[in-house]
Amino acid sequence: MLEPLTPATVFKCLADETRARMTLLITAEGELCVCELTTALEDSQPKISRHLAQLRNCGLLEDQRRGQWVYYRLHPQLPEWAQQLLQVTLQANQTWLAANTDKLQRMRNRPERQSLCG
Amino acid sequence: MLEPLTPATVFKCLADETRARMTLLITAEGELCVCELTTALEDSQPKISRHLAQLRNCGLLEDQRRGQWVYYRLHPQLPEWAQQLLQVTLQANQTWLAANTDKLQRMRNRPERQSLCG
DNA sequence: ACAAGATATATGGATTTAAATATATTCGCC
DNA sequence: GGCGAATATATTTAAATCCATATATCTTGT
Repeated sequence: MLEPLTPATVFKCLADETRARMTLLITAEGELCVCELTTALEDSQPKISRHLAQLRNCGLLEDQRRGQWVYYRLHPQLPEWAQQLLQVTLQANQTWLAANTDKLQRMRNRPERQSLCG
Repeated sequence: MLEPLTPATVFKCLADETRARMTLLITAEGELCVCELTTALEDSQPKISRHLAQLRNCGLLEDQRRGQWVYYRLHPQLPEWAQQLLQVTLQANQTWLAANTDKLQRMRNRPERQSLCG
């Protein structure tokens, strides 16, 4: 989290189709690993990784390695207003995200995980 | 409004400090003319105009000429979620905008207007 | 009513700066 | 060694900025 999380910073982070889709997908799903995002967005792994790094550096996302997989979720210290912003955007744009959520659902060999309880 | 108002489009529009500040100021004030924005942001008139044009072309703002002045306000057909997004961001970032609202308040020879009733 | 000057805003074109993408390579864990 | 993920570098593409100029409106004087 290099610069403070001003409105302009947050908007810049989300001002790219790949990053906007990924962040909203993660907002919807709680957490996703890189391979799931790569599948859901049908994009190259390096491209997905680079955009994830940007979202992580901004302070929007947090990563966590579990075995071979790295999971991304919204940063726990993400300010309330930014969370609301994502929720509002997500709720109103489900159809825009539909193609991605579909691919995620249809994905084979999706890494398992126990439900998030803390 | 060339392309549809997707999340990525909206975020792109706001992904610049000048445009973010202007849009939030307008959200707060209802409407502002170019000279007021130029004063509030202490930026060159061409720069302000450029960014306003971009916000207008995206469909975020609408302009209206009244005499010598051109007033900008949120576009009346702006989707509900985008309005909420701006409101949430505005409420939580008043201090970030404070320098601009101050300069606006202290501005001399500010064009008069009757209150917005319809 | 008309020309001249002043103020407000928009745009054109050139330049600089930053961001996105692709390919290849490296790192980390099983 | 094999798979998932991150990074390096080079290249392309797009966006921001500056300065000059154009348009539109209002005002004043005749």
